[in-house]
Amino acid sequence: MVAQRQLGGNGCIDSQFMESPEWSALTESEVKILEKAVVCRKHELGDVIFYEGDACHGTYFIKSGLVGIRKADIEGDSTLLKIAQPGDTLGYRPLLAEQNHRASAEVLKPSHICFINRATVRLLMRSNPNLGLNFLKRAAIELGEFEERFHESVTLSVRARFAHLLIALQDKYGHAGEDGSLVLELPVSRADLAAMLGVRRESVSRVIHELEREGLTHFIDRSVQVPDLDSLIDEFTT
Amino acid sequence: MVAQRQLGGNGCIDSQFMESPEWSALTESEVKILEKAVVCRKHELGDVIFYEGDACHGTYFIKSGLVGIRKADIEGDSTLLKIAQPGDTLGYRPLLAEQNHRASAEVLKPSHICFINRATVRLLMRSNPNLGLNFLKRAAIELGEFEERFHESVTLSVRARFAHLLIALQDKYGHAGEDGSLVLELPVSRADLAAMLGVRRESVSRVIHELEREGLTHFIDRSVQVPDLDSLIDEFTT
DNA sequence: CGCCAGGTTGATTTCGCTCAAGCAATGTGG
DNA sequence: CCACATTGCTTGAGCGAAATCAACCTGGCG
Repeated sequence: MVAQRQLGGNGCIDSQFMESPEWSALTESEVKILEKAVVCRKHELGDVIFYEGDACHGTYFIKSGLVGIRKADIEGDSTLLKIAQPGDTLGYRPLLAEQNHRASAEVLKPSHICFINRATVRLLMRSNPNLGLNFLKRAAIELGEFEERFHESVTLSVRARFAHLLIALQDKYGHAGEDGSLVLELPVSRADLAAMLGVRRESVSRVIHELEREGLTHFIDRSVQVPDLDSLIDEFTT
Repeated sequence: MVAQRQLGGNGCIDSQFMESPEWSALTESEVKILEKAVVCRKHELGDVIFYEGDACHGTYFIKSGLVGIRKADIEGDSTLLKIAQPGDTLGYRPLLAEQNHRASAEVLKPSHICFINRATVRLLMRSNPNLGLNFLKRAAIELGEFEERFHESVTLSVRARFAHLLIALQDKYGHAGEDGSLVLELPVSRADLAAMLGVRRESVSRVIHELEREGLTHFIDRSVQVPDLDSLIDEFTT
């Protein structure tokens, strides 16, 4: 791992951190405890923050960049469980479940990441129940998302799931184009889009080709123009 | 819904309840609050406790019986997300995520179920942080299970997933047979086994037929004898 | 320049689905 | 007590979506 070490504290616990849905619960005195414990680093593309099977030593707050959470199978293929963005906290699940990591975290874009060790997280959770409740809500929402995702993976076609993925990426990576139509800036490669759906890269290629031919989308590298959002939504609601 | 109304309190909050991993956190005074609010009922096979899309009014503690959590698609096929047993608490996820129910709960075996309304759950969570932490751990564990299940559904064959399902059911429904080999008493029909994997009943039939032919399992109605556990485990680890 | 990573396209195969029939056990009403 | 639904499950034939295998294109870079 090529990572540049930095001192703890020094401004990491800033407004971005305090505005995150989980850590916003902290009081000033708790922030002081946290500032002593936190360790921040810069990570380059390709760095691995933790591996599947590793013991969980704490949580990681992403200040900037992009991190992919992957699960590999025996043949070396991997599925991309989620992509974590600035403001997200990583690794809280195994910490709270008292398990080892069950997926690995790999840097997709150069990132600035703050590590909070397990003892400190536990300490803060004990001192401030709201912190726990915030993580509880987060876990409950993510659990719902994975129940949904499991259900989709066994009931919908690749085409429908791809359409749904595009719609889901809209919130975080979409903006209005010049003519008012939706434009997405995909954060990942085709291979990783495939890994998010749990399908082969070739299948994604073919689906994109289909959607292009039918005029439902307009792909240029990693940016997608969607002329008519509704017809894309129809793909997985009918 | 054919359900027989009973009074609250009256012994529902017994040792079984207090030994559950979540509610064991409660103090005596909190139990008294709970006893006033809880409403217990008997439910017959086929009763529906709540439907997908319903607002979540509270949680359900299962004292006896068996309840299936289902998610239906447009064509009317359903997947079985989980089967809830005595000691399990149902519906905590949508309550904590502040969402509507995203699956329905259907009684698989005549059940005795205690309802705890939302306001009471919230009250207890605020007064006792450990209750929240217990649910947090539960949610974190379930989240891990669904991440795993999603990954499996897109990487493994029906055969491998079925083998894994049998192994997973071992904990709760397995016991040693006369000759020491493992015997499972499946709690659900073939159709529901299929729904747990998200495949057709026919596919399950065929896989069972295969496993029988190869001597890996011996099915008699809902009981399965497994002569060699390891060779079954090999099915999804290689 | 050659090489490699990321992506596309085509030919072929395969796994699981669809559709359809059939069977055994259980129930039900005339 | 028999005719006949109904439920749960199995089996077979054919089909189709996605995987696999393989070639090839493009642009960036040492």
